[in-house]
Formats: sequence, C-alpha cells, structure tokens
Amino acid sequence: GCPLPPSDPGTPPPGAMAELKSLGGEAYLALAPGYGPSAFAYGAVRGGGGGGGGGGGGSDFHPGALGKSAESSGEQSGDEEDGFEAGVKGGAAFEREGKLKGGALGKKPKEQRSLRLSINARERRRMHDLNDALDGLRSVIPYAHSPSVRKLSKIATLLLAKNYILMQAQALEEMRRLVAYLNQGQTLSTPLPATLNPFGQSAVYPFGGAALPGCPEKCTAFTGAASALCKHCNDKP
DNA sequence: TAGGCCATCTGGTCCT
DNA sequence: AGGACCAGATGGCCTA
Repeated sequence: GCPLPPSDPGTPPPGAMAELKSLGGEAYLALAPGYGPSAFAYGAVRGGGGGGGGGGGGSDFHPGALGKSAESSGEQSGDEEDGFEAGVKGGAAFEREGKLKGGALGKKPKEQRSLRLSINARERRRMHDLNDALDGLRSVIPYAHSPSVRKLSKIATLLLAKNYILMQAQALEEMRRLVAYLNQGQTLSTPLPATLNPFGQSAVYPFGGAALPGCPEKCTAFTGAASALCKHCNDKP
C-alpha cells in the first residue's frame, strides 16, 4: 500500500492526521497507479519547474524560483509584451499559418498579432487562476506542507482531495452511528464493530476504562461537560 | 538520459 | 464579436 506521508508537526490541519490514522488512511491515500507514492516524493525541493517553456522562448517566462505556479501567477500580468516576446516560435508559427480564428480574417497582421497576444494573456490569466485554486486546495489537504517539501502535483492534489472528501464523509457517518448508539443508553458490553469504532481496534471503549463520576455513558470524557446529545445528561437536573 | 510535471501558445468550440 | 473553456503541441526543469 501507499506509505503515509511523513508528518509535519508544523503544518497538518488539526486532527487531520489523527483521522487518517484512525481510518487506516488506505482509502485516503489510494491514489491511482502512478500518482501515489511517486507523487509523494517528499523531501526534495522542486526547483524552477516549468515556466518558460512553451510556444517559445521561455526565457522571458522563467520565474526561476520555487513554487512556480503560484508565483508566476501575478508577476506575469504584464503579459501582453511578455507574451509577444516569449512567443518567438509560437508567433512565428502563427505568422506562418497566417490565420487566426475566423474573427481575424480581414484584419491587418498587426491587429491579428495584437488580438493573439490578448488571447494569450487571457489564457495565461485563466491558468493562473486555476493554479491559485489548486494552491488553495493543497492548503486544506492534510499532507506535509513545508517549504522544504515538494508540493503535490496537480493530479495528485485532485486525487488526494477526492479521497479526502470520501474519507471525511465516511468518518462523519461513523460518528453519527456512534452517537446514535450511545444515545440508545446501552452499555457497551461487547466491543464495537470495527465499522463503528473510529478510534481504532484497541480502543474497545473510547472513553477510557475508569468510570467517571458523571454520566454513566461516560460521554463527559469527550468534552468534560455534559453532552446535549446524551439522554442521561439531559435527564440530570 | 528517460520520464514526470509544468507553463505557455495555439486553434477550435461553445456561450453570452 | 468577444470571452471562456478545452486539448494538443512544444520546450524547459527536475528527479530517479
């Protein structure tokens, strides 16, 4: 199976990793082949990535630092000119083709080029927005966020997010069933089925062994206060 | 060096 | 007509 990403004490969202553990994490990390472990090659800083390339003469687009996608979105907003400068090859191809989407027909070459640059700039902006959204998604996914750790790829981010959502839904459902079970007022003389026990196999009774002076359901062990969901607590004056 | 990932350009298509 | 969205192509950077 996929190894759990190394925990980063500084960054994981509260309780996120604990939830991963309690649920085994397999579902969460069950990424499609090729995007799992390799996608989590933590520890290596990804440098200059990408940038420049493309249609041409990437030099003008070389952000050069880390976390390109995020940075590039913004500093390239000058784009019109950048796009033109960078578009050596693309521009050449464009000029060779001598055509531009029906609308360019009948326009002067200079106008065509201007329109093409405008379209390029819009597309760049759109992709930057998309990357910003992906960054936002990464920021809420529990994995090792750290400057010294390579960030998740786009595909890994999407797959991880999907599995995380599924895992959260499952956890929520289990908690609901557990609350319903407790509200029945029954004592847990037998271990909860694994599917009802999000606290791990060893925790037959998640509230600890010692009887608490309060509610017989020991729900106070959760919060230290009477639970509004517990009928025993509600019965008390 | 091959493969993965990425940014950009580009033309097509659809929508307003 | 113009903008948004999409997918293909291209080339750069990085890691194994």
